[in-house]
Amino acid sequence: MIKTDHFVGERQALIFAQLERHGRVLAQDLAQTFGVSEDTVRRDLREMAARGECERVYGGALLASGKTVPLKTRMTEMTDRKAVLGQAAARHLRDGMTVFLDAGSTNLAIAKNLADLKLTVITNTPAIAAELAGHADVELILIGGRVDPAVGAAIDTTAIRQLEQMRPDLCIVGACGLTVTGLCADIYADATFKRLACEASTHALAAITSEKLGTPAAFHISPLSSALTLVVEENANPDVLGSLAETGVIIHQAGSSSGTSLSKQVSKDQSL
Amino acid sequence: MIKTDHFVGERQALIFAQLERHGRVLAQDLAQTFGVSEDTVRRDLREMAARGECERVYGGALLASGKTVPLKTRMTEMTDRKAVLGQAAARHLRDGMTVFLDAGSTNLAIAKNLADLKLTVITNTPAIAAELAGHADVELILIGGRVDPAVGAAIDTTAIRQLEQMRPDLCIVGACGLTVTGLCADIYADATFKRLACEASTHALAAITSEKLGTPAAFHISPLSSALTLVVEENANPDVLGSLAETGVIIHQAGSSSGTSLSKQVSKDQSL
DNA sequence: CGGAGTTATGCATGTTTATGCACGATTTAG
DNA sequence: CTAAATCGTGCATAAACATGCATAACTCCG
Repeated sequence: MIKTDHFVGERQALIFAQLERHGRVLAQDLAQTFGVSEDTVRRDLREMAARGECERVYGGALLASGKTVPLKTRMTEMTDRKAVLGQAAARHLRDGMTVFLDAGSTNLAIAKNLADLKLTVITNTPAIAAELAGHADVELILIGGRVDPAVGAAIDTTAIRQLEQMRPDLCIVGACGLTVTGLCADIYADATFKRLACEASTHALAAITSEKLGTPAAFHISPLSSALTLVVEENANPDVLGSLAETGVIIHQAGSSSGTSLSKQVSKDQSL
Repeated sequence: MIKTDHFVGERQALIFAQLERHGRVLAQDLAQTFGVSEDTVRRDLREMAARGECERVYGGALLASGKTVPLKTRMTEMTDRKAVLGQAAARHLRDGMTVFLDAGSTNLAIAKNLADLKLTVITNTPAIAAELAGHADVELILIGGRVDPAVGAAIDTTAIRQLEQMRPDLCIVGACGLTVTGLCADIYADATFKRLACEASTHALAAITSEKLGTPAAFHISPLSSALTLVVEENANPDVLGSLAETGVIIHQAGSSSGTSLSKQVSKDQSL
């Protein structure tokens, strides 16, 4: 019986770590995660509550009131423009999604702002993969091939062949330019790869800094359509946005409100 | 009674080394590893705990709370040592070579010390790929697949299939342990991948920190032979080196004269 | 060489701990 | 108010544990 995957204390430490990150835990999830019965998890939570590490609630437990540290830390870190854009883009992700993360510094910012989403992330970009490799909640799929030095990602035929085996829910595509004719990139092979990635995905999303807005680039990636969502900065030119909107593309301006979703039960949120 | 494979203090030192590396040990594993009863292991752990070297828990022991983040702390602590090792390993590279760089923090150090060599580097490790992506002289080939979170690299069947298409001149393999029976690793799938990588390559090289020297790990990678070069630290145990040398493996001790790695004898010629 | 003392180890014993299961009580949702 | 989910408690069991004892190997000393 007894498969000591974790010592008791270790398990409780991991539970606490998850509490710190998510603010709450579900007994059922924990039982499944650690491969033990819910009884055992409840016992852990009871002990931790007695120690003052958490507050028990029906269905699981909440982080003991006294520290919303992770939220603060996150906010202070978000001073960069790209980080804001990344945070906005991350709002379009949901637990369980499979996402292709294309090359690009903006997409790297998105990767850094995934917070605690449970995602399957596919990427052809070493820098992004390295960023996500330590992420506990992310199932990471690496696309191989020769790394194009100019792009910093694998975009050759090997990469394309591997990409063709995937059907992501969302393609977060990097772009060097955006006009009413569509997304575009500076390098031919890169544009080709991005186009294929978009076509393989159910939906596409591009985070566009204001410099790129309305700026053309040499090679076409994809036209604007209702299958594409643009995430733009708060200071984006309204005129350009207006003409883009006529194409049917979905535009999400960072800083404006957006759909929120909190899942599951556990009515008591610590949103005090 | 029977043969004394290890003296008591020796065994406890090895246990401590394993604690330093993994942060935790299982009584059962240790008993099996050293070929002694669990009672003996428990006695060891009890003594070590009394000495303050570890903290006993049900099922085994944890590293005494002195450094709870073995991964990050170790990275910063050992950076210098690994850099030296990395430079020594880099001496075995020549312009034009095709090298497979396996996962592991030591190999990451090697990647950082490639200097200006014109190489083709194949890797399955995002962190290493990210390090080399900006390197102008390096042709970088990424091996794709699911990134195993424990290993931090792609080692699944997709990765293996891609690896099989390559014939590197040199496989720089990471290892968790090294004894006279050969290189070994802690994770089965990882060991399998490493073995295949070695077999695909003309020659193999492993940079071994002194903690790993003579330390076993659960899964075998490859035996010692003349097709394998070991790069070890300056303070490596001469006795262990001596017994290793008898297998015909090539040993290069960092800090000693040069890359002239002569097989059969590893003298302790640190007299320089 | 040989016997006494020491040490390391394994085995047998009884104890403690961790965990899952059963069952009744409690809470939540509709 | 009812049904379903979750909870707490007591119990059973197996693993891990400490202890005492016996034995083998090694050391010391005459």
